[in-house]
Amino acid sequence: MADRGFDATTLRDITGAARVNLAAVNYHFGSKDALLAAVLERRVAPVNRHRLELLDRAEAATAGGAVDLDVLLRALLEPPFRLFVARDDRSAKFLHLMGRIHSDPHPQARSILLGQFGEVIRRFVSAFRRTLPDLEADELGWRILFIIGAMVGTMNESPLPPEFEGSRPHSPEEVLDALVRFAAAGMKAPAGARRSAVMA
Amino acid sequence: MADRGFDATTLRDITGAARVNLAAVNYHFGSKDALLAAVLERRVAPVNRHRLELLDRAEAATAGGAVDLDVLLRALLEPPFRLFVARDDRSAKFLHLMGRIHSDPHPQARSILLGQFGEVIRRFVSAFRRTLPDLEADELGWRILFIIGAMVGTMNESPLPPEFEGSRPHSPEEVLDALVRFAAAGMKAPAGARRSAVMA
DNA sequence: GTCTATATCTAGATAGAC
DNA sequence: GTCTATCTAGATATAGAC
Repeated sequence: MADRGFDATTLRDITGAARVNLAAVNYHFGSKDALLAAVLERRVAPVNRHRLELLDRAEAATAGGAVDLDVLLRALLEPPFRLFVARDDRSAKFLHLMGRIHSDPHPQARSILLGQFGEVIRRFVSAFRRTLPDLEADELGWRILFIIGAMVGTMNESPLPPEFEGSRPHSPEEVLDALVRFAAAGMKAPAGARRSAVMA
Repeated sequence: MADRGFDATTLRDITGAARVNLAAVNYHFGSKDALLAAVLERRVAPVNRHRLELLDRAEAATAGGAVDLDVLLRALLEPPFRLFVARDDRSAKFLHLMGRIHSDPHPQARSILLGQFGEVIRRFVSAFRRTLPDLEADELGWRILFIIGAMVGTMNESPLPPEFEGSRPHSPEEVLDALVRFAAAGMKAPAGARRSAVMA
C-alpha cells in the first residue's frame, strides 16, 4: 500500500503479507474501505493528535501570543518523522505510507484525511497568522501549502533518490532539520511585489 | 484521471468522456498502459523539454557560469504553470493531471516520468550547485526535493483549499510567483548547525 | 472464529459484424 | 476503421464446513 497506493493493493496482497486468510479482512473489518478507515484511525490520527498537542502546549506557553516560528514548524512537521522512528525498515515504510495517504486520490482516503488533517490545518493557519502578522493571508495560505507539499514529497521520496546526488543516507531527524530550515526561511521570505515583469 | 489516478480511471470512463467507443483505446493505442505512455509523451514531455530549453538558454547567457537563482527556479517551475495556461477549466485540469502523474505510484507512470524528469533533475542539480556553491551537496539535494514537493502539492491542491483561508482565486502566475519567492528564500536559508538540540 | 471454496462484479482486452 | 457483444482474468465479498 505504501508502494502502490490503495487501489492497486489487493486484499490478497494484504492478507498474503500478513499471512492470514483472504477472508480475514472482510470478517474483521467488513470491507476493504473499512480496513482503510481503521488504518487511518489507528496510525494517522495519533500523528495529527500529536501535532495539536504540541501546538496547544506552545500556545499555552505564550499565553495565546505569537509562537516562535521554528516551534510552530516543528509542531507541524516533527510528529510524522518522529512518532514511528525506530530507524528500521518499518519506520521508513510508515513514512512512505503517510506520504502515500496524503497523495492518494481515493475518495475514502481523502475524506477521512480531510476530517483529521483539515482541523490541523485550520489550527496551524491561525497560529501562523499570529506569528507572521504582516504576511498577507493568501500568501500565508500558499506558503503553508508549499510546506505540506514539501513534507509529503519528502515522505514519498525519502531516501533521497539518486538523481539528487545525496552522498549518504540520512536519519529522519536530519531530514526534518533540513525541512524546518527550508520552511522557516521560506516563511520569512519578503512579500511579493505587485508583479513587475511579465513571464518571459 | 486527474481526479482519481490512473488505476481508478477505467477505460469505460475515458472512452465515455471522450464519447468514443470502448474499443477505441485498444484499437488505437493497444492497451491502457500504452495510452498512458502516449499521454505522458504528448503532454508531459513538452513541459520537461521546455524546462531544459530555459535552462540551456540561461546557462548560455552566463557562458557556463552561475545562473541567477530566480532564473533557475523559474526555468524549473514556470513550464507546468505556463504551458497550458488559458485560464479556463482545461488548464486547471492539466495542472491537476501533471500533479497526479507526479504522485501516481503506478509503475508505468513512475518509470516513464523518471525517464523524463530524472534528466531534468540531474541538469538542475548541477546548475543549482554552481549557483549555490557553498551549500553542502546533500542539503542542496533535499532542498530541491522540497521544492519539487511544494510544486506537486500545489498542482494537486490548487485552487487553495478552504482550510487555508485564501480569500480569493489566484491565477497560475500569482501562485507561481509565490512559489518562486518561497523557494528562493528556502534555498538561501543558512546551513544547519550540527544538531544542537535533541528533538523534544 | 477461521479457512476453503465460491459467488459476483467489474476491469481490460478482443472477435467479428458492418 | 468503428462498434457491438463477448471473453477472460482478477478483484471484493460471502456462504458454509469445521
